[in-house]
Amino acid sequence: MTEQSGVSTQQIVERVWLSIAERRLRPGVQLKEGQLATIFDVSRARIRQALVALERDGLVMIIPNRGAFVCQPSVDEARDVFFVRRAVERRIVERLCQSISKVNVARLRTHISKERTANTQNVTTDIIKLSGGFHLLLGEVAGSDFLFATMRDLIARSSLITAVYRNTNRFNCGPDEHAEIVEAIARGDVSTATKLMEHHLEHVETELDLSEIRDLPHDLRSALA
Amino acid sequence: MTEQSGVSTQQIVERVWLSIAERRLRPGVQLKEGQLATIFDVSRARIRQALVALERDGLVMIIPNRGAFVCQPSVDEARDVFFVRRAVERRIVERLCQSISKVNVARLRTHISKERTANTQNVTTDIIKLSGGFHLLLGEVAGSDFLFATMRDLIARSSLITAVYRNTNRFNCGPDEHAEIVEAIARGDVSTATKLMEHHLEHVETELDLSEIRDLPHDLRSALA
DNA sequence: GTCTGCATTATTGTAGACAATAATACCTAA
DNA sequence: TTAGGTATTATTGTCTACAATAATGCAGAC
Repeated sequence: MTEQSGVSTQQIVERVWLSIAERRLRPGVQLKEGQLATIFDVSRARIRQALVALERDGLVMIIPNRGAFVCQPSVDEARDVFFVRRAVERRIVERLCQSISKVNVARLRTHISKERTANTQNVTTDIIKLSGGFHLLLGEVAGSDFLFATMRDLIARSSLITAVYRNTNRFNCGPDEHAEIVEAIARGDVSTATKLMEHHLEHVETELDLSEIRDLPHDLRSALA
Repeated sequence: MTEQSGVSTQQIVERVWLSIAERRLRPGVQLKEGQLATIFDVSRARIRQALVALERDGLVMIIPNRGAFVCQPSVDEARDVFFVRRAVERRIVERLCQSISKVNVARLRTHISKERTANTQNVTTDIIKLSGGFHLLLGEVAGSDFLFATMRDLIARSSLITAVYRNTNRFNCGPDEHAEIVEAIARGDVSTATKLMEHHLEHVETELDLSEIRDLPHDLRSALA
């Protein structure tokens, strides 16, 4: 390493990811390699790696010979993300009800308490990270690395969707609903836990503005609206 | 392009993917960049891209400063892949029962006929591609690009798992079970269709040798066994 | 005879330079 | 004045060379 640059690929990914989730980077804007390389003071090669990783998470879209752009997920895609989440997370909850260790229950409860403090202190960055982190943790304690990776992918896409389509000021996915789910799991109450999870995800989805009208704009129309 | 090399990144991915699915590349073997660059007569840069893509599909594992290795999915991961598949594909079938166009039913039937001919002619390459392709097609006709991408990911991982853990000579995922599912969907028979799909996936999974004993070997132990 | 430390070799990681492509501005002609 | 074509600019794609790291082999000491 000739230069021993300060930021790793992972750090670049995190920074961009957060900027998108916080709506500082709007969908459709181009992420130019040279620009990013200057900002982060690294070579373009590393930026390219970061962009590929971001594409993998569904946050940016790479068009050959054109460049990388922040994704504008369509309404259909947004719906399908939640479609898959309902399918998967329901079964995760099911599995956890059947067998969860006390240690993991404690981990979930600890996480929720963190969510609560972040909410009361109103730290946007933490709220975003932790609310998604709860579902991520569910995947982590429920199974293998693959399940965790799957959840990671789904959460990343959900974050983008939330950033694009949310119409309220408050971030959804509050800690109270999470707490209910955890307690149902701790009791081993399968039917309640699964119902709560499905309702929770439906709740999150319905809070978004997924009216079909917003499906048209891809880059130009949104500017003209 | 100074050299205008003959093979694209995508082609490299396909070739490696097939080699893994056909068990010509065994789990654990290292895919050295220089070696592959020589074989495909392209620069290492392009090989790196291909390897990143293969990692994204869960077929190879990239260890920093070490290299890329063909994945040896653990038994737990294998189980979770089918866990997610059961969750997602059940709901896909559900959705298709509620609304599927005649055109798409025809596409599914056409695909199955292709599967049958490949099976009678016993062309291994085609059998592998088509049997996975059926599930892929289900994802395609059921929803958005995201759903298709999700299924693509799951099928790729399943292929590797099948390659690693199958103990019979025959490839599972036969066209007969597929046909039954399609006909149930065409009738709009939700309960039958979903049951068939769940049984089909369970069937595929149970045909594998997922006994816990094989969970230990990661590279060395398997050689000593 | 075996273990530890060092030198060598091989492989990956990174950067920088160059080529190709797409977008833009400008100029000319109708 | 506008349409079309051309030249320029900017951005991405690729390759090659070099640096850093990990693995390997070898030698020497205990």
